[in-house]
Amino acid sequence: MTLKRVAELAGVSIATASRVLAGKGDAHRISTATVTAVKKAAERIGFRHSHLARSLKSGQSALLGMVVPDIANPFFAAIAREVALAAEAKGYSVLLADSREDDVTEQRLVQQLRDRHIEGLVVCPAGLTQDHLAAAQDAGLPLVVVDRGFASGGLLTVTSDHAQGARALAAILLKAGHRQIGVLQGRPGTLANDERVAAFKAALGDAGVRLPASHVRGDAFSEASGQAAASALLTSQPAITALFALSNQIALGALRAAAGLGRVVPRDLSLVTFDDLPHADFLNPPLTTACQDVPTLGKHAAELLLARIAGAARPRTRLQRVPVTVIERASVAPPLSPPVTATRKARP
Amino acid sequence: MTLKRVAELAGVSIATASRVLAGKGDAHRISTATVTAVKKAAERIGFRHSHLARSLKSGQSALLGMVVPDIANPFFAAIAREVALAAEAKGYSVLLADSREDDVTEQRLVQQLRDRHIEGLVVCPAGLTQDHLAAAQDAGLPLVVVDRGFASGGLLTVTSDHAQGARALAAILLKAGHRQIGVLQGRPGTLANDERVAAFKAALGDAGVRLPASHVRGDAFSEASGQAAASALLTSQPAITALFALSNQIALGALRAAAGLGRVVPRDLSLVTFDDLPHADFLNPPLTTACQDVPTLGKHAAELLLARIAGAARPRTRLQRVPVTVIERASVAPPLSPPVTATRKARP
DNA sequence: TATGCATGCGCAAACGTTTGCGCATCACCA
DNA sequence: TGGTGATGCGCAAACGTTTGCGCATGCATA
Repeated sequence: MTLKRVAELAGVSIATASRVLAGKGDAHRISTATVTAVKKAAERIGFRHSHLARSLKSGQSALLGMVVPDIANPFFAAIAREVALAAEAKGYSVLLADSREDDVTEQRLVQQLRDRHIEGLVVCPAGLTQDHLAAAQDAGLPLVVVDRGFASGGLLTVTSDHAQGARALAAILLKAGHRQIGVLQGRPGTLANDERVAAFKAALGDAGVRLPASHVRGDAFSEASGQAAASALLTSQPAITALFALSNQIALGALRAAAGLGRVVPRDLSLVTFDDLPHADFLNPPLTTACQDVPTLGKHAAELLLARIAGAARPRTRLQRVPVTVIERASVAPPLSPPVTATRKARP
Repeated sequence: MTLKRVAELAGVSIATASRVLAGKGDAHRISTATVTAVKKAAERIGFRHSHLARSLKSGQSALLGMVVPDIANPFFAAIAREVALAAEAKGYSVLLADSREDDVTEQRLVQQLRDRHIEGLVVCPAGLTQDHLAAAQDAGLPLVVVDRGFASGGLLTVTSDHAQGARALAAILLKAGHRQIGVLQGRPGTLANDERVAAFKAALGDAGVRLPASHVRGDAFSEASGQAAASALLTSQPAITALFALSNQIALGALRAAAGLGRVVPRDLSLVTFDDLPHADFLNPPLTTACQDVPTLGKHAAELLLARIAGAARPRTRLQRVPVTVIERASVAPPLSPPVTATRKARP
């Protein structure tokens, strides 16, 4: 199954076989007879190029790296899908790595991928550190970060228009009459989190509604964090009538917390969130959400990366924004007045 | 960044540098002084082995292939996650490919992965053909198929205990009093589909309830197929009081169809399904389901594959079963009697 | 002074390609 | 007959490793 065997079978040199199979027969004035002989020989033994040897020689691996915090999360899975599809269309294969939301693991994985001679990398960073990514980029590796990005630094990033979504959600809550509003945030320090919180706060501020720091809770984009934060917030600040959950996972956690506290959404508590769930319309209650365009996010990132690999210049704008779509469902209602007091469950 | 440079810097031969960096210093009686010199040199220029060259020489790529019909589907994503994690733990990387539920694409992808010298492959087949997989296995490629498998043939398969789940779901419907039951199947010919349908039918039969062929509809594990099948079935057989959807996607389609026909679940129509949705308990209605243990499915497959690569013998049983857990929720109620007539929507 | 045996390391082939350069062969023209 | 220009193809190096074999050197033993 090597070129050598093909060459022997066709009675030509390895060089000739290589050129024929690379379709460079004409350019090298190989006779038609030889060309067909080689092709026939290759066909006969089912010859397939060794990608390994080819890569070693050419320096091009036709490999893309992709690292996500959790591939089982439909959000990242959807991004991975677009990357895989785009890659395959251009003859690339993709190496998938799951960082388990851990910075250190991510660094290791990135290094591992670089050792594999990937030609480009798309990454959804798990943490707040971008040094390993900057280093990779400085070393000449085309790289684009998706979704979670960094406020500063030079990393090319495609992410949603968080501010737009947050402002729209704020407007919805304000319009419904809410004035005591809580925020269940994700991981502070991440671009997505900070932009959403800032824009939300600003939008409230514009309407003369304050968002005290004590009304912002949570520390991760996870269901557990959402539940804990919502529980704590609703218990300590029972006057709160509406919650902004920064992700679908967080929203689910909030739903559980609300259920635990005996508050019915949306009657006793309004809830808006970022990120759509696959079948949010069948959720109970259906959530009003700023829905990110995940496929576009992934597609855009993949295309950007492929273009850079192909030699395209860096786009002018470091942060590429993808619009979000706000979908109003049934999780927002006017606040009860006077605000209900949270029913506390006494533990026996 | 090559061994050569390290060797030059340390003033030794490439061979010595290679042996030191491979940790074979002792075995080859390299002096401590040389060892440290080499290590220092490697450190200094940040040397990293070229996986490419190493693979070419050794014939081991430390690469696993994985092909799924749709990585954006949480089900496959969860499997992919386990494979990625298990692979990484053993120093393997995984090449991800998405077949878009297309047989032909899958064949191409498998070939592509083989060209990359993968050492093992886990695949969720998209279609009914297993020739390309059998060929790969015959060529000596360790291979395990997950979830969707084949009733015959020699492919090592890890899949759920479909029959167990289907029987349990049948029992639930029967116990609730249903006698007119419809089945929304997935892709006929696939192991999962056929086993579920057969076991379900058998369980009904044991209770003296017939399942005529006309009550079995659908042709794919997709929401679209589910909706179309449910719509057709409920329209043509309005006496049906309960539906068995063969997957979560199909169930969602059924929900939409029921909504379109004005039938309320579970009052006017009971629904049970296979596969859990990530947050099925917040679904409206919460679905009674035979929940597959997806992580175990993936983990088991990955471990089996890795073991085979490491030289372990084929397990005795070709079809490895993972138990399913039946979760009763609120989508099943006793049938209305007399059975409601489906409200038909006249299209203007 | 030979012989033997550790000790410490290097030579070079091999993995399967790609590719720059050059060498035959032949027809044709002067 | 000698020169010229196509035409058709092969040699061998290179990509970065790993590894079997063998070669020095030094020291102890006979």
